[in-house]
Amino acid sequence: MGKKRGPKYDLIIEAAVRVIAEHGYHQAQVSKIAKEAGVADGTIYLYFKNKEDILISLFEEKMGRFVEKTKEQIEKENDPGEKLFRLIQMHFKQLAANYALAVVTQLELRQSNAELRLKINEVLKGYLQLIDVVLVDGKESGYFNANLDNRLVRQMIFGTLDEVVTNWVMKDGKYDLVSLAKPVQQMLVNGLTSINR
Amino acid sequence: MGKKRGPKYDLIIEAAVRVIAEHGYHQAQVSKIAKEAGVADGTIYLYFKNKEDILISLFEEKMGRFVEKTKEQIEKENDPGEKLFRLIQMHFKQLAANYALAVVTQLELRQSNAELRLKINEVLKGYLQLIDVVLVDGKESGYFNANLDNRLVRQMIFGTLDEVVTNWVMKDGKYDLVSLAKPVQQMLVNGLTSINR
Amino acid sequence: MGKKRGPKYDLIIEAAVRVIAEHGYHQAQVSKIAKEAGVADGTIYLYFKNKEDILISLFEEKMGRFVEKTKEQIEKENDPGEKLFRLIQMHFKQLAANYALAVVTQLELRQSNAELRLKINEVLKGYLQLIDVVLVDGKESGYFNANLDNRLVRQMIFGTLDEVVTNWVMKDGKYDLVSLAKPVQQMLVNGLTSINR
Amino acid sequence: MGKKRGPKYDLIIEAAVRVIAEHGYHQAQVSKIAKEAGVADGTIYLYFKNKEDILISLFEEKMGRFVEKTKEQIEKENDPGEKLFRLIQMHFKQLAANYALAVVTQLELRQSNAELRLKINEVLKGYLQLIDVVLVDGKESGYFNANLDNRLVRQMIFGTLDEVVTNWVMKDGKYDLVSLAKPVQQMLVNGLTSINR
DNA sequence: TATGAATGAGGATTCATTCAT
DNA sequence: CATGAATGAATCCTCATTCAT
Repeated sequence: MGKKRGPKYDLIIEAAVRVIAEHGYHQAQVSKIAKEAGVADGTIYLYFKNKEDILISLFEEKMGRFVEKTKEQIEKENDPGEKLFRLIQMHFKQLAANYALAVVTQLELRQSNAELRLKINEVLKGYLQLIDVVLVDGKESGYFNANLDNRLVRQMIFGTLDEVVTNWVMKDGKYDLVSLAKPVQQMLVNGLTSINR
Repeated sequence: MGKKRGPKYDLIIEAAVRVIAEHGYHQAQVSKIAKEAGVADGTIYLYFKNKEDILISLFEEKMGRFVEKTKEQIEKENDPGEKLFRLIQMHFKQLAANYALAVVTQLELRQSNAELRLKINEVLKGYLQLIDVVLVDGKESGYFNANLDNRLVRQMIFGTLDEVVTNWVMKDGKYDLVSLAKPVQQMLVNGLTSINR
Repeated sequence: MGKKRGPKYDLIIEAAVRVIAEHGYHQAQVSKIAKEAGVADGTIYLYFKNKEDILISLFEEKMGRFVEKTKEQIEKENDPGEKLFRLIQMHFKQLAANYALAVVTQLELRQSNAELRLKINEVLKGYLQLIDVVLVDGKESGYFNANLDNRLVRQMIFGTLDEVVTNWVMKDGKYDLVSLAKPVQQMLVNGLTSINR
Repeated sequence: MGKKRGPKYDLIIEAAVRVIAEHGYHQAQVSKIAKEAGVADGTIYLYFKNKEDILISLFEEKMGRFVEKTKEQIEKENDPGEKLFRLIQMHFKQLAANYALAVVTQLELRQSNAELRLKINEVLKGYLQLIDVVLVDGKESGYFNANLDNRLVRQMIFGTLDEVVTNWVMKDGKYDLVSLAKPVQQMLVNGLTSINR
């Protein structure tokens, strides 16, 4: 790829996360990110095509590692229910471990324009495929209902996790997010129905 | 002085929906909205305090009616499962019936700044309470699992519906949204599990 | 003249004085003056050509009466020194008696554009002629120095009185302005020099 | 961060003087000043906080030098009468030498809002203190009348000079201002009285 | 590579004035 | 005479990006 990596590349991305988390998307000027990274404004443009490219790269970097780590954990499990639990747990764990990043992905980056969010969605596909694998495996093993529409399931799982994390961020991370992994997994697996229906 | 209602008030809100849907949030200049509404720029300010006030009012108007109509339909049903179905159906129906509005609520309005989104969240509470009522009633009747965490359920339902609609909008509304109401309801009620587990 | 006098004419002028004194020149919108006068915005334009016309008329009305009253007092005196004293005393007295008007003439109206101030200067000429009469009489009687340049004297007298009143207004009228008439008169007559020079 | 001086700083201030003198205070748009200075609009904001800051800086720069030069001249003289003469002469000389600046200080800048004029008054204090020094010295030496009220004298001197210059500006600088220094000084020192009183 | 001074396009809002009623 | 809803022109400032050094 054409990316110029290097120490300053990472420096700038980390600076962007901090600046956006602290000041918000619309107050995250390139000059502010440059200052936070300890480089000149112009230097940014030696590593990134434009401002949007910083944000996409940020998302790619973070989400790439996010997916990778989640995948590792899932592969340790055989049971579909456990795989789903790991996925949820990793989702919550990684964002809980980096509150600033959570603020950026759940709140701030959503203020970006439609075009940027389209590109962000591209990056998200890697994560959605992870969900798909868990789902298809679970269907094949007879654990998950084979009649379910894959796309809808994906939307339910991602929509739920996303909403849970967003609410947690909006409550300033005041409660324990990771401990919600189990009840959320059970809710997704069993649905709303009472056992004795 | 309170809201100045009147024919032009509605005219401006409808114009705002169309302009934002077509040109996007950041390209929805007041002058463009005024032109679309067929009034002078200054006339906007006889009915709205400022640009943000147009957007909040838009959301209040639309969401107010949205909640109202959904409530009516829910009350027609007795069965908790049917109530949930009606809620989902109305959610999809109303947004499918007004694609421009769906674009605005699912994509464009989310680009607004923190302050505006805070006010939007206030308005959303009315809808979340509707979900709560369905849930609590269903728990009392023994239809829904009484052990479920209300907050998490609310987040699963809203997160799922929101994600389903957003995906539909991002696919340019090319497929039938309303027909997804039933499978989504079943998925939420029964979860991912296979029947014979 | 084309002036439409009438009860509302005066009402509007008095309202303008109050509004300008309270809110300042740049916050004295036509609609605010109309509201203060208890008439509709449009009604203003039945009595005045435009906003500028209100201000000029205000100045004409007030200054006309100002000059008239001052003239009356001057004519009561024979001694040039006393005439000058009366002029100064009346200048201070009339503005001290109407603090709002003083604020308007000394501070607010000066913020008007060059064109308006030119017209205001026209109105001021009547007052300057009054000074001239006192001066010329005093020269003829041998009381004032016949070698003095009339224009410069006029500027010294008016400049001094104006500056004294402006300073008084900027100190919120906290001290007694009228009692300054005598020392100011003596200072103008005798100058800065010590008696034993 | 303090003032960013530099060649462009002066360029912009000089451009502001020319633009305001030619087009008037309210027609002196930032873009017009930038164009006159030969810089981009945005460059203005590298040197000045906002438009008001240009005007205050203009006044500070010009008045600072004005006071400084006047002070130098005054200190060359010993006689109080001569000191006063120098002060008046410098006042007239410096404004006569820069007609555009005279227009700006005597007419245009007075249209500024209350806040700006307050700051301008702060700057003026330096000049008034100069007058005070001349006055107090003259009193001590027995040249000036020790019974005079300092504040009133200051107002007479400043009011007179200001009025003389303003009249000169309003007559488009058509006559010689500097030659008025002597008669004005004599008038201030001797007052209106005839010698043989 | 790195710098940072310079660029310049773009938009919400106010308010004097009009005119149909 | 009186109303007041409607008009629409006009401007300061920000900030992503460039380029001479």
